Amino acid sequence: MKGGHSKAMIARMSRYLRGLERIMSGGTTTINSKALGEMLGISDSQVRKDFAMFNRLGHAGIGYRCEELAEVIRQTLGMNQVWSAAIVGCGNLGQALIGYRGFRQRGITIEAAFDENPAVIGTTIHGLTIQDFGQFAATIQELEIQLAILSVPAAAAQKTADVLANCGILGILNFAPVNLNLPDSVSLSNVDLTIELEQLVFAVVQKQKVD
Amino acid sequence: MKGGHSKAMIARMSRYLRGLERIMSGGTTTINSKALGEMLGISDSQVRKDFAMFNRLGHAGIGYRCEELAEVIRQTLGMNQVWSAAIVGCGNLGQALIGYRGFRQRGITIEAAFDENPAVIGTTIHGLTIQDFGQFAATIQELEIQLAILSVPAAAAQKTADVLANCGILGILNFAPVNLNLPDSVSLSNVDLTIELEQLVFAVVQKQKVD
DNA sequence: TGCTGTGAAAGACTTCACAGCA
DNA sequence: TGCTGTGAAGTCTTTCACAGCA
Repeated sequence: MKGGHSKAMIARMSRYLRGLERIMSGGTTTINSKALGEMLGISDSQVRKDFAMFNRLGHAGIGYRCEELAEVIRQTLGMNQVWSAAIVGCGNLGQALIGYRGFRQRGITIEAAFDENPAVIGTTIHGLTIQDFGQFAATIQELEIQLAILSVPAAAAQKTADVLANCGILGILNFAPVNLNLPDSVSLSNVDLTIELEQLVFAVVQKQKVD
Repeated sequence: MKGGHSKAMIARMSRYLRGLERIMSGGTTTINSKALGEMLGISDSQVRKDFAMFNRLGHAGIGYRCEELAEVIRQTLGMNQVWSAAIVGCGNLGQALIGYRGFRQRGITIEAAFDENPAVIGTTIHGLTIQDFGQFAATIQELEIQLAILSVPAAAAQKTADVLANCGILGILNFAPVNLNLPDSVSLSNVDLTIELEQLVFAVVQKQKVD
């Protein structure tokens, strides 16, 4: 392996992996950079550059062997092992994420869910009983949970994230629309639905201006 | 106004806007590039470069007037008007998005929701009754809906998106983990929760390697 | 003096174009 | 011949550094 791993490149790796799994489920065993790129909206040279980090995995005249390629991508991403996550904040979005199938399909299991609101503590959603956030430290230690999915209101996000960090969580997927400050020991990935929607609105407005 | 509008820059504009609204609600009326940047995790020079597209809005020695700045950002993003959206696909995630407050706070209202599953059609979620997807064309025309939030299973996404495009939808926020092909007339923004979580896992694994 | 606006430099990312292998 | 791997070129983005204004 060689070369740098930019954020954009890692995002493409996820997409390659999903594309590969899809075509493999259809029985295909090899694919070339052009076909894989077209399927995902990525240029063929970009595909080859990305795979250059795997030493000479491709086969001139043939392309890449799907299973082999998928395996090294899984390894690169760290998806060749099982990960356990907890949902923190069980409002609308949190409850939906408990039942979200995409995570489990990728080897990430939601093992626990927490909230502070007595009205939802004790409720069972998709087979998981929501616990009092006060039990967070004990539960994640017992179940060896590494990741937290943070879907609390923006105002509570930093304070809650501080607790997660203190409890030894390794990574936080943050849905709150705020910039979290965390110690270096904790990784952070942000999803901001409003930003995505505003980007869409911007694109729509730009298109209208051209006409 | 001048300069290009990259995707990354537009995403930052959303963040500036939210930061500004937050500090204004605390009574602050002016802010400089350094303070705004620190609040959002963006460098001060980046902030100034981004605002360079607004002709000389800043005031040397003082900074930017918050309300004035927020207003031009809203205009740039197209958020100085109200937008109507429909949820298409009312599974877990779709139902959560119907109730998501962040959209409404930003002037984007969810006016209708659709599904194909007879078991959910007719159900009322957060005050909105889920309609048969067959009524999509009629409803969006009647309610003048411009945007669609697509949260159907991956296998159905392209086919559903084709219908949305044919009905004259201007933009689609796609949650399905597939690369959609759409006519140029339709704008597209993708949210892929699995990619975000995999990026987080990658970051965690990288951090462990260093230690 | 404090801060903006902005050229110039640096850096990151993508595409091009083609040598070379099976 | 068909396709990979990869330097080189091109493009896009960010940071630096400082002149100039209030």
